[in-house]
Amino acid sequence: MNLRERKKRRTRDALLRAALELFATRGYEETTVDDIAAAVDVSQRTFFRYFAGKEETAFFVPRLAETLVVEALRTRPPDEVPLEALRRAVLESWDAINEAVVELVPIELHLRVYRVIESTPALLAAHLRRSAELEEQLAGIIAEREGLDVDADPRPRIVVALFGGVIRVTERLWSTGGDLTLDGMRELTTTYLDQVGPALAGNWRAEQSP
Amino acid sequence: MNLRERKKRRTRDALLRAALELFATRGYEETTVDDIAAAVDVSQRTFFRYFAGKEETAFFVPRLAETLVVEALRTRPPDEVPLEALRRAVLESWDAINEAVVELVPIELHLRVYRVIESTPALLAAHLRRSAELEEQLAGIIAEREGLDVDADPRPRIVVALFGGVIRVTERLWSTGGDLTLDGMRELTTTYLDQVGPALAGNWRAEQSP
DNA sequence: AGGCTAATGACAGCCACTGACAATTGACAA
DNA sequence: TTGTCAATTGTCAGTGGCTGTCATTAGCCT
Repeated sequence: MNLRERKKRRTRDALLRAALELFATRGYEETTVDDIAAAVDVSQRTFFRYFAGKEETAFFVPRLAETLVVEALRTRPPDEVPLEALRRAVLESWDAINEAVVELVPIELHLRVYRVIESTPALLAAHLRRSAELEEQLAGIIAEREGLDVDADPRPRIVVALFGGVIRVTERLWSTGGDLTLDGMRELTTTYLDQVGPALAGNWRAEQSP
Repeated sequence: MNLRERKKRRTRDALLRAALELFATRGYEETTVDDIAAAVDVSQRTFFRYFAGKEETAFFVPRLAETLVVEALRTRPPDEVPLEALRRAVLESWDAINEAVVELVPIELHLRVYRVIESTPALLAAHLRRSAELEEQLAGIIAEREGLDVDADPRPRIVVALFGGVIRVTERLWSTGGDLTLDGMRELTTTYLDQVGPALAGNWRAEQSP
């Protein structure tokens, strides 16, 4: 990698970190693109040559994570049942995610940004849309594993939708809760996934009384 | 309702219809607020006095629908099991929705706008965020019906998340498919909801072979 | 060293949206 | 009916995100 490319990567990383740092401290809406550019001492125009928009900086790390989850699902043993494959793919990709993220951004900063995403309407909306796209991908992989046509058989999209729903509920709880560790997330996720059966089961009240 | 109020409602309705008409024909991104204001012959500033933003016009009808669904769930007989209550609330509120919408906007226009929402990234994102908020409300109602604390017991949020996932998959299929009738939607929804059990069931492949 | 190409900055402009102030128009009492 | 008050609207100016254009700079390669 020659000087030119090294310089480019340095500028991009600097912009990324400056942006996330500002988002985490000052808030997303309160940070202007000019602020970010100024923090790295480049022109605003240059910022837009590295990122398609302010939003893209906020989702740089999540995008990485998604890639790894997709990859993890693709390499799951084909004998696993769909829900099981999804569960394990997610749970086991977190270590890889963690590793990849640290290269780019202090993990603690990412966590703070994650809370900003969940609490900023514009970012939450973008996050949900991205999740929907991820789910579409995952459904495709599941269908392939099972030898099905995604458009003919509704089950792949349904499981993934169910799974995604649980993940999102979990994410929100985790991001607003106190325990911001990886293991905390893992634990929450397994607990919640185990609730899918009971939640669908007919009468909750009947189960409560002995 | 005096002249002043009548005039206001007329302006708002005109803006709303003009906006939706433009979105449906020209596309959302391609229509500017100035276009909408010009179509009704008011200033751009006036548009923003009636709607918080361009987006709000696109979601005016969906907002109405959401209100009616929430209401429908609230009046469901308390002996129904959660998933059943949700299903019936949604299926049975469509008539009421249909009725309320026609007052405001030709139903055919609404359907065209709905497709624009699903196919415009910015609007899809907003739509998903609104859905998440709706789900939070529904979870609260379910918890109340069952005498539970939403934050202590995960099941209300889980069922609603599952349910919402299925609805969204259905919506997308419906909006891109050919049959844009109410009954088509109803039928698709019931079919898909009936797939939740099978989709969660362990081994799809085993079930396929006799 | 010098020409080539990619990266950057400076500038102008579009669009969504907001605050401020003045002009207009309906409401209501005298 | 008219005059006053309050609500509605238009105009203007400004901010922030984002894009196109063009000249300048800086690394690359022979």
